[in-house]
Amino acid sequence: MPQSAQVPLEPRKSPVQARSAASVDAILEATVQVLLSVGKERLTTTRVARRAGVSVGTLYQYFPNKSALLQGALKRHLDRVAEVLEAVCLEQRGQPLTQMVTAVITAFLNAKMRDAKESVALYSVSSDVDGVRIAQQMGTRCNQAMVAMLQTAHQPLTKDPKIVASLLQGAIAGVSRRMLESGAPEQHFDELKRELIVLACAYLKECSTGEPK
Amino acid sequence: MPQSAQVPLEPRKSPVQARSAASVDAILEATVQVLLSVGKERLTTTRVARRAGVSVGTLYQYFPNKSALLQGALKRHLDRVAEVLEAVCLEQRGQPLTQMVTAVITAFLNAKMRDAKESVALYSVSSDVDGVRIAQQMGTRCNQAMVAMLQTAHQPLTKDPKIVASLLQGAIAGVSRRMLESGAPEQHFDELKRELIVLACAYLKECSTGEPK
DNA sequence: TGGTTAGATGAAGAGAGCCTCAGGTCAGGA
DNA sequence: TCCTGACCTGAGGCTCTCTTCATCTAACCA
Repeated sequence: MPQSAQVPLEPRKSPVQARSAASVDAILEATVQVLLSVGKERLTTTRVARRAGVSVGTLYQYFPNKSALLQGALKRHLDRVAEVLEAVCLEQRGQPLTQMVTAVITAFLNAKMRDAKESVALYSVSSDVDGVRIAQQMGTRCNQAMVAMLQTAHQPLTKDPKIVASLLQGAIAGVSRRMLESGAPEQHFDELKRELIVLACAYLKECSTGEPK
Repeated sequence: MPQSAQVPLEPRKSPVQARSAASVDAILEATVQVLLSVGKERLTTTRVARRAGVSVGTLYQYFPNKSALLQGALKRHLDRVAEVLEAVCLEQRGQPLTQMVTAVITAFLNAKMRDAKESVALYSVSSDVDGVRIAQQMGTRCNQAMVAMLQTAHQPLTKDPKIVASLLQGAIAGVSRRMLESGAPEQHFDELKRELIVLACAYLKECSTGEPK
């Protein structure tokens, strides 16, 4: 097993004045930009700092090392996605299963597509040792939101909702990734979205009695 | 866009004597081992060579650079998986849709689980610029095999088989990855496999008339 | 206005890993 | 047996990037 370095991941200091908060944000934004323009292999802290319009020293005041920087960017992205998903799961409680997944899939794909490039750029980070951990946390978080939602449906599920949600998440994530990495997401977007909904609905039909309880 | 370095990827020399062929194999094997034991970040060519029982110089006789080494390992792994899948798709021609996907999913998961660790280790490589390209080629290759198989089914599909196969691939890959990266694949293996089959069958039912043609 | 702290700077130290190459060893043919 | 070419070796040059820290500037407060 890869040894997780276990370096401190939190910012060294928390922003007190407004300008420093702006720096942190600019740095994270620049990280994504650099990731996009030169790829993860050639991303250097100096390059990120320059792009953010600050010096390396400033960067190191808020991120203890390069790894934390990348993790920060990944975390921010996944946090946003998770928030969108949790909101949808909350507002869809009590709705029919079909509508639930339609809303979830639509929201997820829209969120991913809004900054499609960012998503693609961060896939490379999510495969690192610590990236996997972060991605998993988000997976768990989304799983809980979905389970909570599924349990409020009028049609009772015939299986463990955790498993059902897991399958749906895996399928949605897998298909989205395939599309995003294909290079021309926009062209197949609508078609894939429609099919993904069909797939999810078909599965849920299989997992529920179909009768309102 | 990340600039692909476009360095030569092919081995510098092809093995002539038996011992050198053994070296190449040992090196690729060692690459996976090192990936597993220390992670991609701390993988060095020297470490790989030592683990393979050869010197760095030897390694560089067959791989022009580190990147080619990683790509070689990824390619070998995906090639194996693709071969398994192509074989199954061939032998399932003419069978009912349900049996087709059951066989495909079973074969895929077995192949992935046989060397689960290798699969997990290589996920980090498949996110690199060139790794994505290799993974996509395999995706296309599998897509063709699946489309060819689906078209021989007695129940006609109501949709473009390419799309249907894409969805199935995405779902299968996504769910497998989720399981493999979860850390404890064995425990949920059977359950997830069963559900994945249910999901795939439900989708296919939706995509076909259900009537033999 | 002056003192104090937060924040910013960037040259340079330190270290690490990629890859080369000059010189060795081994296998098979003559 | 000896020769030729395939194959192997590994110390070290070279380059690159991470990270530090002494120093400077800006903001806030009394």
